[in-house]
Amino acid sequence: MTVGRKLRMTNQRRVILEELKKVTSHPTADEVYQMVRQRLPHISLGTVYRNLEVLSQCGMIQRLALGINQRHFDANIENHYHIRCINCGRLEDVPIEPVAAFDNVLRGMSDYEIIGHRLEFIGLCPQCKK
Amino acid sequence: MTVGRKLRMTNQRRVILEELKKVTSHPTADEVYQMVRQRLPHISLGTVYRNLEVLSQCGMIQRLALGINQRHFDANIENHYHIRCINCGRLEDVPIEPVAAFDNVLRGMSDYEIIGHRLEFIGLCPQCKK
DNA sequence: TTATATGCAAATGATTTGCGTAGTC
DNA sequence: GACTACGCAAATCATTTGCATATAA
Repeated sequence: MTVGRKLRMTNQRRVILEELKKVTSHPTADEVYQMVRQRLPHISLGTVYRNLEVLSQCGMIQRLALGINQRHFDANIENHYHIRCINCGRLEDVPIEPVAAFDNVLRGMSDYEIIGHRLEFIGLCPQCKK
Repeated sequence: MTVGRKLRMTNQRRVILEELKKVTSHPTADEVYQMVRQRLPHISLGTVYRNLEVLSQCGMIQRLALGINQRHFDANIENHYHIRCINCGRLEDVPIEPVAAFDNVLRGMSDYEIIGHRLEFIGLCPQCKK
């Protein structure tokens, strides 16, 4: 839907990119808005959203947590891995045993108390492969 | 905040749990609502949300995609792993090299076209450890 | 010049919450 | 009987979108 569009480097877009490059945290759209607003007090939140979208679509930044903002529930309380279709959002189990040893790799390297991990593959489901 | 509450097994709660156990898909709250509504036509969406919350808090089901419904953005477009604080939601990088070989494990085991994976550790950040 | 981008405000979609009543223990 | 849960509707929070105007190329 945004394919083949000619992008312009506006002041707002440049500043958003610059500010995002300054930090190693992973700000939310609203946090980016707060950062950018110090340099461009009249920028709107909508512009920030639109630019974050455009910039991640052309690969200049990445959007974490995928495009999905609906939560999914599972009666299977065993830890298990999932695969999500990047096109339709379908979420399925993956027949790979969770590797508990990962957690230990991180223990001792991090100040966090490690509780576990989630591994999610990203791909195209059979239907969306075309 | 929901600690020490006495839970009651209401009809609605039982049906929600039963329906969720019937499927191996990972329905959203609204999908659970549609499923349950066939047996309990007068149940409200709010009740479904409340019960999914309660059931996942006491470990009878799990909530995927964590409790976070805000997207995060990152100017670092290299694939890298993250750790999220389960208490405050903080999201940070993890100093572990991504293991591209994972993707190959799944190739050939799955009908999906594998594009990549995301690994997110879950833990308690230094501040929240207490 | 002209299509893309902006600012603003309203719309949307998911989830949460307040409140008065119903049902479980 | 006391306290948890329910149904309903309104509220909230993040995100998206319509529209008239501004601006990069």
